[in-house]
Amino acid sequence: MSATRDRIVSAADQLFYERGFEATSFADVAGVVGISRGNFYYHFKTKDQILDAVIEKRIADRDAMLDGWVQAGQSPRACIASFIRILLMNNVKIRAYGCPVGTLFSELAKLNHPGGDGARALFDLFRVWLRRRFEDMGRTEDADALALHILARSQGVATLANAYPDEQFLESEVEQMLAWLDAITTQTQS
Amino acid sequence: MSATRDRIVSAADQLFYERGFEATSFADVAGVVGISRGNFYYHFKTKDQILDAVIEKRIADRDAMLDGWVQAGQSPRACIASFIRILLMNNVKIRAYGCPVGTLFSELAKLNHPGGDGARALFDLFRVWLRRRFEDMGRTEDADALALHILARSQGVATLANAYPDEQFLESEVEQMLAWLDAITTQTQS
DNA sequence: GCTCAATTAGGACTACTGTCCTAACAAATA
DNA sequence: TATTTGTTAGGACAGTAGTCCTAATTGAGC
Repeated sequence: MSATRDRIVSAADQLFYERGFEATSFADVAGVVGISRGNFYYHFKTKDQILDAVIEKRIADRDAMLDGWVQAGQSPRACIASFIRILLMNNVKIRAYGCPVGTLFSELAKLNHPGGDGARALFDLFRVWLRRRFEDMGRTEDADALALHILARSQGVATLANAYPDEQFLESEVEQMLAWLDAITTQTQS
Repeated sequence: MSATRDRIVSAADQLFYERGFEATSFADVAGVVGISRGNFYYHFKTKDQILDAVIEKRIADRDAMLDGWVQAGQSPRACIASFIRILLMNNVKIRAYGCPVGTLFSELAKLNHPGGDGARALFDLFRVWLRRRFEDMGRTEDADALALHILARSQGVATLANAYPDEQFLESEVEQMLAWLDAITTQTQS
């Protein structure tokens, strides 16, 4: 694993997020990294290969974050709350560029790009992780539906926050999602 | 207003929705309409002008639909319910291509494209219309927040429905949104 | 039938993209 | 030192994009 390769993936990750996949060219990434296009080709034969590497990195990053919360001994409810609060944690970038997962998926879906499956895998990562937390809370029957529900809520909030970069809106919606989580919890425990 | 121009705008509207703005070329639209690129240039000097025309058309279409519900004498609550049910009405296309408003906005936002303001105007159309309905329901204080809330919910459901083309998920989420609307209504009336 | 304006067709042009090739450079081994 | 392997640089290549120009065609009004 060369250091140059990692720098390429990191730069591509950021540019794909800020400008989109198709709008980012080989030259753009090479320019940011400070290498020639020829060197670029040595590490990645095609643009799709960079996309695959970027998606792989995003999955690994998110996976580490999610598992970190579980390993830290947080309760299932606290884990889900941490997930919801990602919106606040990344509020500046989300308001500027939207959700890294959702916007990438939407773009690749429209392009009918094979990498779209990888982007869906990113959704799956969150979906399955959330489902497990709900199951641990005792919601075994509707765990998957609940997982999809807050995934959808998060996506919508990210999109609207991008359209209306109003921090108050984002905070208000996060509070409502946390209140929803509370309601779900007491409903389960009673 | 030539008929050719209208055909161009309609074809571009559809292609921008299905493939995205940047991924759709002059030649693509001209091919669908069945005219030459030269003729194309006669009606639109730049690609941005087509985008403006498409956004204008989308705004006009949605505006007519929303006003139609109001003119039909539907109650504010029924109007909002009709808005929510758009997701069901267009469920096939939404699962295939996402939300026409949200996906266009996301793409233009990433491209830093001037047309992004027009796409935001599309959001504004729904936002202001929804706000009015909530005001008519008596929720004068939080009408705008409520409008943004179900806009966000709709966006999220559309995005997830695109990622997971499961009709049941879409129907379930619409039901929950209608239930939320009921809760809001009784809360107001009590 | 003539004229003039609106419309259409076809192609030229530049810029840029992803891809690919070849030569140079670096460093480590024998 | 000689060789080899991994890495980098720079440019060539074909394809496509948006843009623009010019000539042909159409059709209505006099």
